[in-house]
Amino acid sequence: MEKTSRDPAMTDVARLAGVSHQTVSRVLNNHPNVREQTRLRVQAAIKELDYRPNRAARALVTGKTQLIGVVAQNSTLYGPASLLSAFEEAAAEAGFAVSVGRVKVLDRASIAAAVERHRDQRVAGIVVIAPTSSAADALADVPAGVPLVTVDGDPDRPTALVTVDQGAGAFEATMHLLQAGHETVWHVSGPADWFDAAGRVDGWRSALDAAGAEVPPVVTADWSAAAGYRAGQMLARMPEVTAVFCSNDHLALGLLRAMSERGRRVPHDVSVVGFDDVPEAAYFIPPLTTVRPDFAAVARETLGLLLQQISDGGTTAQRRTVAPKLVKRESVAPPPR
Amino acid sequence: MEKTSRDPAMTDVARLAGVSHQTVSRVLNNHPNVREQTRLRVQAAIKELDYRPNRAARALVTGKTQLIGVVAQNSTLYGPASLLSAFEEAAAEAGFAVSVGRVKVLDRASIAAAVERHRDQRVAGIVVIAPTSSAADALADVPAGVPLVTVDGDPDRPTALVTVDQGAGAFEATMHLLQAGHETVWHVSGPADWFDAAGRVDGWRSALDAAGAEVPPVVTADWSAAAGYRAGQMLARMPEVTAVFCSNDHLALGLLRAMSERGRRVPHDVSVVGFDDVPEAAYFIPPLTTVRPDFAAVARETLGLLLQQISDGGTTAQRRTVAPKLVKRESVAPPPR
DNA sequence: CGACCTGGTGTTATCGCTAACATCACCGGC
DNA sequence: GCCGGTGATGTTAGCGATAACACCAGGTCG
Repeated sequence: MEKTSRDPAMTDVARLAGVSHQTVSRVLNNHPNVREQTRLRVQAAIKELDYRPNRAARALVTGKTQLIGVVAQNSTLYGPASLLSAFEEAAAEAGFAVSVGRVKVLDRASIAAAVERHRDQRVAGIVVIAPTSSAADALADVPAGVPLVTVDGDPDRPTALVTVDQGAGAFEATMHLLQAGHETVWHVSGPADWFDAAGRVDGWRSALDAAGAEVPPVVTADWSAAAGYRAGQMLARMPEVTAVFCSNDHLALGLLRAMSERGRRVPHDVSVVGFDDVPEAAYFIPPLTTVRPDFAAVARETLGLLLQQISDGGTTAQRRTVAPKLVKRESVAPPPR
Repeated sequence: MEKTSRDPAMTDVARLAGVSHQTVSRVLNNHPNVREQTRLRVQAAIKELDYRPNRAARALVTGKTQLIGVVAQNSTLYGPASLLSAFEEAAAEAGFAVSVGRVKVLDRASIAAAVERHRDQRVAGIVVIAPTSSAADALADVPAGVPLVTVDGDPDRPTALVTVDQGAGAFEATMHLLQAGHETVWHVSGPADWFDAAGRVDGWRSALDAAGAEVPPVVTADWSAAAGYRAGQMLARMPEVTAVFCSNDHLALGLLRAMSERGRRVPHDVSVVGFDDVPEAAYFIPPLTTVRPDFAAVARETLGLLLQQISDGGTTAQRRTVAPKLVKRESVAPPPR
C-alpha cells in the first residue's frame, strides 16, 4: 500500500525546475529579478506538481495572515445577510478569505468574545456589523492597533465606519411622497436602538421640516411584517393618513396587508414607501416603491478602509457613507381629493 | 517612541514561568504528565502576558488547520442562510473557524473554483451546500481524500451527505391534510432541479398513494412568494381544490394572498400547509401550519460527519437524515361540506 | 584595465510551534 | 543495593515559507 505522500513543498518545485527554493519564492511573489526563461521553467514545475504555497508557513514568517474576520449577528435579516455576502465576495477578489463569527445576540460580551476568537486566529483585520448601541459598546474593549472597521455602527463614535446614508434615503423617500402632493408623511420606524432606524427617523423628520409639513408621531415597531401589520391596523383607521414611510420593506408588507383588509387601497387611498428593496418587493401588491441601499458598495468601501488600516497599522479612523437610491414602483400616488 | 514589540511567543511564557517552552506546549495541549503546580505557574504566565498560541506555527508543524471551508450560494433564502448560521455556531463550539466561500450561481465551474480556494487555504475539511444537480456535479471534480460533506445534495450520489428528510416532512404534511378529511391534496412545488423540491414531491405523492387518494398534477414554481401567488390565482378558481401543500412558506404566503383576494377563506374553504417555518410564518393570516426542519441538528450532523472524515482521511461516505417536525397552527381545517 | 555596480541566483537564518528523544530523580522488587 | 520502570521536564530537529545576505558574471566608467 502506497503511503500518502505529503503535499509538494517549495523545494520539490525547485528540484524539478533545477533552481533553488528561493527562486521559486521569487516567482511566486512576482519579484522583478528573475529571468523570463527561469520564471517559465518554475511555473511549469508548479503546474506539474499542482503545488500550492503553504499559507501557514508564509504566515509564520511574515507575521501576517490573509484572513479577515467578520462579526455579524446570527440573523437572517435581509440587510445584514446581503451585506455579508457582498463583503465575502469583495474580500475573495482581493485575495482574502473571510472567517465569520456569528453572534446570537448583539450584546457586549458576545461581541467581545467573537472579536477575541478572531484575534486568536490572528486575522489581518476585523469587520464588525454593529447596528445597535449595545454592539457598538463592545468595540470599546478592542485594543487599539487592531485593524477594525465598523459597519452600520454608531455615527457618533470615532471608529472607522461605513454606513448606508440612512438619512439621505429617508429624506428622499419622504420628499417623494410630499412631492406627490401629500400634506404630511407618517413613519413606521424600526427598533429605536438600531442606528439604521434612528437615521431613517432623522431623515424623515428633516424632509418634513424642510417642506414645512407637520411632523406626526413616530410609530415605533421592530423589523417584522407582524409589527407592520399591527401598525397598519392602527393607521388604516385614521383617514388623515394618506402617506406612510416604513423603515423597511417587511414592515411595509405588513402594513400593505392591513390597509387592504381595512379597504384602504394602495396607492389610491394611501401611498407607501419602504426601505431595503428586498427581492420580493417588486412582487408586493402593489409593487413597492422603496429605497435601495447599495450593499455591494458598502462592502467595497468597508474592504477598502480595512485594507488601508491594515497597512497603516490601524491608525486611521475615516468614515464613508454610501448613498442609497429610490426605486419607484407603484405604491405611491397623489392623495385622494 | 517605543517600537511595537512583537506578540509574546511560547518562549516568553516559558521564561516567565521558569520552565521550558515544551512544558508550556504540554500545558496548552493538556498533556497528562505535567505537575499541577507547574501547570498553574504556566497558566498564570499565559494570562499575564495575554499569550495566544500562533496557529500558523502550529498548523505548519502539524500539517493541520482548524479551519473548515463552506461553499454556499450567495443567497438570502431562508433555508441555506439558517443552515449556515447554525453550522458556524456548531463549528465554533468545536474549536473550528469557518471560512465561507460564496458562489453566485450553483454551476459546476463556480463551485469548483470555490472548493479550490478552500484547498489553497488548506482547510481541514469542506462542506458544500449543493441543493441542485448542477452543484452536485461539481463535486466530481474534487479529488478523493479531501474531507468533504455535502448538505442538501444528491441523495443518489455516494458522497457523505446530510439532508433534511424532505420526504418524511412532506408525507406528514400531506397526511395531516388527508386526516382532516380532505379527499386529496394539491401541491405547489419548488424548482424541479432542487433536490429539496423533488424530495417533497415524492413524500407528498407517497402519502396520497398510501391513502389511496387521487394524485393531482404538480404545480411547479420557484421558491418565491410571487410564484406562489400565481399558483394561487389558478388554484383559487378550482372549487375542487380544498387542500394545498406548498413546498415552502413563501410560496404559501403568495398562495394565501391569492386565495384571500379571490374570496376563498383559509382554512374554512381551503387548507394550506407550508415548509420551512420561517420566522414570519406564525404571523401570516392565518398563522401557517408548516414543517420545520431542524437546521441546528443538520449542522451538528454535518460537523460530526466532517470531523469523522477528517480523522479518517476522508474515506467514510455515510449519510445522515434529520427528521423535520410538523408545526400545527391555524391554516388547516376540515373541508367545507 | 581594475574598481564598481547590478541583475540573477544560491545559502543561511529564522518565524513559533510540536514530535521525538534525552535526561534525571525517584520508586519498588529481587 | 542494583536495575528497570515511570513521571516530570529539558533539548533538539524539523515543518515550509521569506528575508537578508553572499556570490558571480558581465557591463560601465574613470
